[in-house]
Amino acid sequence: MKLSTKGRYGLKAMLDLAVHCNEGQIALKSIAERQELSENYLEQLFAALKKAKLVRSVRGSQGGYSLGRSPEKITVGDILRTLEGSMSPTDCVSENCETHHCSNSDCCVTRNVWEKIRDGINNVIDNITLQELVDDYNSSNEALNSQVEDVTTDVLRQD
Amino acid sequence: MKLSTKGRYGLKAMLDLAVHCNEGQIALKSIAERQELSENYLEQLFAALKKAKLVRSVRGSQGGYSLGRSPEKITVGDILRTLEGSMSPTDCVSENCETHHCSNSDCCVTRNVWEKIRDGINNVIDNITLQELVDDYNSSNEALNSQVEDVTTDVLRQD
DNA sequence: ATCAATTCCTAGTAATTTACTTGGTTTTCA
DNA sequence: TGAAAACCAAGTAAATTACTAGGAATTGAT
Repeated sequence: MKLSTKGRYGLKAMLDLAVHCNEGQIALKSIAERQELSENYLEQLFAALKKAKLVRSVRGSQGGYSLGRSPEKITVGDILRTLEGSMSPTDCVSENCETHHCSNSDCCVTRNVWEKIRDGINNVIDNITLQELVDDYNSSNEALNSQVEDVTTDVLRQD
Repeated sequence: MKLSTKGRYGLKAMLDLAVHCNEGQIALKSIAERQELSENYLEQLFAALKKAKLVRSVRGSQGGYSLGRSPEKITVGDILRTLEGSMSPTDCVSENCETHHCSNSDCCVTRNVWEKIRDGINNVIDNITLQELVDDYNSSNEALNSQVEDVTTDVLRQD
């Protein structure tokens, strides 16, 4: 039960976009370079993200992508569901699947388990916003920078 | 992010075994028939379950499988992890993977998300025992039977 | 002693999915 | 006018999935 690269790359790319798109739009190429991902492959992911209105695009030179709405209003669940399809562990408890009732009891019992797993996953991914990830990024970057400063200070201190 | 048939069939089969193995061992063939699964395929799953000591086997005629320990001591997590491997959404937060630290902040931020999803899943599957599923099965079967009785009574009442 | 039922074991395989790449076309700013 | 970008469709190698096939070893029943 693994996420595919769509979900993994997609979340990384969306975080990168959220961190960098304060001023205007940014080109896929720069996301691809920073995140070391294939630009062509990202195109496909962004086509889906655009369709889901999670990103907006501007064509032509100096064009690029920006977030479709403010990062507080985009959840990890929005992104993963767009790229991976339903995050349910089985098709029979997917959102799009009309609740079909099965005749034998074993089925219902295990179905119940799949529903609980589904709810467990959704409860996590629908309650983390892109804004929170941006905040995490910024604070961990701060920590990293002050570490670098420390080291620099140490080095300077040596002479 | 879907379970494979290994996990799905495996849990169904283990529930079937738990429900039926009160007296002695039961043959894979009967599980396969009741659950409408390929016997040969189930063999492969049971090889793994046996290795994990979740089932015991008796060879030869009249042989079959029984639970490796009491159903209160077998969790859904035990079964799924045996058949599916780690239930983590990415390899980088799997149990077997030594916590490798990545240099760039984006990685750590998304890694954090994967960890939360992993914990959400584990929290569900490690807290459901096979015994609970057996209980669910029995009570839903009771309900089903009393429904059948009701219908029978209704039919009888009509003359 | 034999036979049927069972577990156990290895290998093969068709279909599907994944993770891309290739090679364009269209749009727009400088 | 040209470069940089989004947009689009199709192809593809590798891996994975969900089995099947075919047997060997073991054991209880007759």
